[in-house]
Amino acid sequence: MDRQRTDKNGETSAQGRPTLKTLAFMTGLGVTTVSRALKDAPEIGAETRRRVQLVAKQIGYRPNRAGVRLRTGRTNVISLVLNTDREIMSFVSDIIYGVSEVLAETPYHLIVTPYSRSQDPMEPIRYLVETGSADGVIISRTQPNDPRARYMLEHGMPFATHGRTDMGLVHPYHDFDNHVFAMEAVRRLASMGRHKLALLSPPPGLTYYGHTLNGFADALSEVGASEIPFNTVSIDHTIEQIRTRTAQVMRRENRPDGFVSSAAAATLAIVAGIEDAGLKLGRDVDVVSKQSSDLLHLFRPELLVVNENFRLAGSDLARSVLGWIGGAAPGSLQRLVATSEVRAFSPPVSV
Amino acid sequence: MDRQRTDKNGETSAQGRPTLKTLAFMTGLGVTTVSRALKDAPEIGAETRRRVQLVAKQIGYRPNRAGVRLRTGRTNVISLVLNTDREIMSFVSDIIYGVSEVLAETPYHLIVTPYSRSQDPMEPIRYLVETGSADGVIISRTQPNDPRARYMLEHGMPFATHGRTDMGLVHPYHDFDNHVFAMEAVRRLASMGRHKLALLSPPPGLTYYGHTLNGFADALSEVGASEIPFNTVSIDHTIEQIRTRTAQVMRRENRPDGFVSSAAAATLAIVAGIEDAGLKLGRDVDVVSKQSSDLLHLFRPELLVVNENFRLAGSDLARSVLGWIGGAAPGSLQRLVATSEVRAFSPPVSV
DNA sequence: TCAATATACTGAAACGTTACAGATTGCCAT
DNA sequence: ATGGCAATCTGTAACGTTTCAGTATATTGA
Repeated sequence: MDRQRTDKNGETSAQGRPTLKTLAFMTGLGVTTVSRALKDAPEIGAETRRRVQLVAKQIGYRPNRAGVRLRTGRTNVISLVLNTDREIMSFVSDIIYGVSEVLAETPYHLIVTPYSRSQDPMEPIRYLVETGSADGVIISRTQPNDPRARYMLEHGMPFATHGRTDMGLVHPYHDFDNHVFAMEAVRRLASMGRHKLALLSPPPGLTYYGHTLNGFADALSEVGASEIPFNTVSIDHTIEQIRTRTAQVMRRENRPDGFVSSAAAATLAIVAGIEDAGLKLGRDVDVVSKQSSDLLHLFRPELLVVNENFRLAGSDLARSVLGWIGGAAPGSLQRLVATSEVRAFSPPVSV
Repeated sequence: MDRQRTDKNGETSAQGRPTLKTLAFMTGLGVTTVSRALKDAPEIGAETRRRVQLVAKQIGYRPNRAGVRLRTGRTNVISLVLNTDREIMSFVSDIIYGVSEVLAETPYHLIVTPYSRSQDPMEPIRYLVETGSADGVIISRTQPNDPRARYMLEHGMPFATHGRTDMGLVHPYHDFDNHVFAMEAVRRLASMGRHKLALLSPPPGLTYYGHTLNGFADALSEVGASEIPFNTVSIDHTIEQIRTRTAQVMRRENRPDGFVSSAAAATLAIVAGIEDAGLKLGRDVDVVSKQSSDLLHLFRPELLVVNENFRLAGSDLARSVLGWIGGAAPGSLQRLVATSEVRAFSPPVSV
């Protein structure tokens, strides 16, 4: 009764997307020829090529991803591997936006592969490599000796890291120069007469923890300032933990007169702790903080800030992975972004 | 010279993941039997079924996604469609985390499909539907008459919206009750003696703009307060725009003594504007704001807050889409979350 | 003129999966 | 014995793509 599609796609095929077979039928060519014509293969006549491409555009042909993937193993997917409970908020969306921005111009899709606190960070990586679910991977929370990077290198999976490793292995990365950040922060505080400084560091274990610590220490000795230990908390701790810890240290006799903070949210907690102790920002103590969006100056104009652009990081990481997939040398896809200068609040123009 | 793989997978297959063929060879069964055994088909003997599943687990068999997708059309992908330049930061990451949390327990992958200001919001939707790149879609920035929802409904693509529509069409959604939020906010301000209120609304066009406005208006008349127009800005405007606009209105003779703000970042700008005008929060004016993380009280303890849980929204939306894909009635997958009460700052326990 | 060669195209096979339409076996009722 | 039937299992084809190994046809060199 039902005489829908008489031949195997091509002629009638009332519904469904066009395939190579459809194009082959329409142009009167073979499927093989169409396939090659679409990718500008040299052994296809110039006119045929143009004709095929024209028809393809006309009817809106899009290669079937599953077909390509099954045949070639290429997935046209980049995976962003994220810790679902530790990553700081704005951080993540900015990176995603940056990555998306780059991938939008390509056939690549972005998949987000999460892992939670309870899991081994290696698990998602192993999954991606073993199942071949992505052509490239972006990871963050990079460690000096990062088993994920080593594993992917061993298994030939292109990737890029947010932050450097320190294993003598070469791979693409994007990193913010936290050494310089910490140095500039200390110098600035010193120039304001602050010489007893505390550092709210990144979580120990991550590569940029070391960079930050070293920069902090180097600048301390350079300007002749001293450190007030504040290493029982890091920016991975909760707002409450940082706040109470700050209040404690500010109530001590030998309290810091300056803070360097590696994250904006943590800075809110530091300031709250300072004020809990009855002290005043700008008078008793100054704070230099990194931030990823311009909100800290709204919070307290006395804060000193350094901006880190995560959206840039995202697009950079995406470009690096694509570059590696495309055959570029991984060593040529490394970027260390310079720290912008420490900024004080400048009041809005029209008041 | 090179005698790597003697037969077509199965026996030797030195490298590569196991496939159904591998399993078939190992168990001595046919590929078809193995396939059915793995999905608990009734026409497979109980013992065979157990045996196949055991071997599959042993060698870590994972179905090839491309194979399944090509054959069945099922992609095992959920797409989250995001505006890349308008969405507020923390918002997005929380939703992604919530979605991930749910999808992690399933074979589904999460792909992020971006669109930017310059593009038609319909474009990514059309792409997803036409190319069949996802089994389900999650959208935000929902409008009362939302062409995306209508289109997906027409084309049989399961989806869930963050926020409701108002077209008489039934589909899954997750929404925060912004009507109640606005009412409670106004009531709270009124109870503090604030009777000249301004509303920083969501962007006009989105459904919850209307909900918020109505709630605001309803409560105004209930408590006998009046509105100070503040509708030249919305939470989609920049921090600077909101700030200067707030400062302007606060300098007028008939200035508001209370604000209701639909977003935390915008609230920072409102407070800054208030202070630019030389006025003081808690004395001259009070502000009730929504927030998605507990940061506003650090900013100014005088602020009154209502929490909206975007992570919950994400997991709820994911569950809804999966439910629809799984055959549940879309009408049964709608959730309106109650507004939690307006909270004032309560100082930390140990000081 | 004939073979050699380049040019432009093509069919068949394969990637891994599932659906369809059998095939084989044993068992029971007749 | 024979047909019928349920219980298990199996081969083939197809999804859309690319690659391999060709096949025609025209062009060249001697």
